[in-house]
Amino acid sequence: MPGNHPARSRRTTERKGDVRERAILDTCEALLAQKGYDAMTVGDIAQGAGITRGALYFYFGSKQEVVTALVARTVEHLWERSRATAETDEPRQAIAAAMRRTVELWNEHGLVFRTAIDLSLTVPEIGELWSRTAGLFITAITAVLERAGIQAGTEPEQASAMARALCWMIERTFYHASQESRENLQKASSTCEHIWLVSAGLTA
Amino acid sequence: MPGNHPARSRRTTERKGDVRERAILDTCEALLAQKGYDAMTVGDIAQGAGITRGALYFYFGSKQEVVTALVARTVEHLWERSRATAETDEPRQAIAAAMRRTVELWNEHGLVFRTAIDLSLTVPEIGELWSRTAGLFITAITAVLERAGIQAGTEPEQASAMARALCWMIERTFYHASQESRENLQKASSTCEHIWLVSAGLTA
DNA sequence: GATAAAAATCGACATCATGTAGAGTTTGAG
DNA sequence: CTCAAACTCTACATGATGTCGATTTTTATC
Repeated sequence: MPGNHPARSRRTTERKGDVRERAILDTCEALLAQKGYDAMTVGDIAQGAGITRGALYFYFGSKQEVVTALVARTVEHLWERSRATAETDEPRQAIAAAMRRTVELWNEHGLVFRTAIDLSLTVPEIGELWSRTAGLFITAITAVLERAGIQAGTEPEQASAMARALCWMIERTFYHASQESRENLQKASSTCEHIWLVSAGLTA
Repeated sequence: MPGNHPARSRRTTERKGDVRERAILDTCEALLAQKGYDAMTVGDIAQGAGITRGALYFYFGSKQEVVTALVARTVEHLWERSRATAETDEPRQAIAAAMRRTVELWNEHGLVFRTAIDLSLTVPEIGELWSRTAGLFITAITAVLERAGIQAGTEPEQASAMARALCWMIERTFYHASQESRENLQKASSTCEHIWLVSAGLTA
């Protein structure tokens, strides 16, 4: 390992607590799938992570904070992926690519997305996180619509408002479909893509 | 009072309990607006209705049952209104009428609709209620699309699947807009109507 | 209007999850 | 080795839920 100065960051790190923290989040995700948010108790999470309730409160101040951290972790992953995506100029390709990416994301993280949506109202931090995420999508959809010739602007029949409605359509459709099966998610995606295309005036 | 046979139904009725039950539901609705579902406690509801917790449990088995009853009451009203609606043959008119009616419903009952949606996942009865309501909408939208010339069927680009996606678009868009203001709800409605029209191939 | 059954109400209790506090143990840098 | 920070635990306080049995009020009927 030549020239391997740990410098200042990247120390011996990986404190024991970091492992625990990850274990807590992982357990939380698993339990969310098994019993759902309400049924899942702080004791359950602690037990699953191999510690006691008291120890868990050292890491997180409440059940809500745990879930918020889980959502943050997942959503951050989504943001990175979004940034890394190459933009296409041709609207039809851009739409197809976006839908493909969205299906992947929901296949991987559907559970966390759904709980994020469910808790958006009651947990402000999660609401903020999800709202920001939706904002990214809306911006992206708006851009595609404009490039396809839809008039820019925020009036009801202009790009921005349409993008918002399309975003909610996709969110909700995926929310339901991802609860059922991958096939349904794929089909739902096709339907959404079709409506998006038609709305952009790109009828084949 | 000549010939006034109360017959069998329509008795002296209106038991005291019926009044209380309504008071409980009304209080619940008010509290839902004030503090939201989580913050609202069974004690709060009882107090608002002028009884003690113990008495409330004579009427409803749990907080969830109270809210379920509230949702049922509201949704039943919606169903009646739907049945009573005259059907139009001309798709454009049918769409405009449907959106107008939907705006009215959300203006009146937006709060209850939103809580119904929020609790659909955790309270199965409410989920069932809301899912049936969505079903009505989807059926209606499907009919309009088919009359407008969209191919019938459940494949991704056929009427049934499109109707489902459009229904979720409207639900989610109204969910958000109804939290903001009547103006926004009206604008959101215009946008949804436009996308619906375009999807039906009825571009002006 | 007296009366008995049904309807409605109450206060006390048991339970359970949450979050807090403080004491004790492990870990790692110097 | 030693001390401080990181970590963990048990015990406790709180607050909401839901249950129970006793008691009072309504209501239908004679």
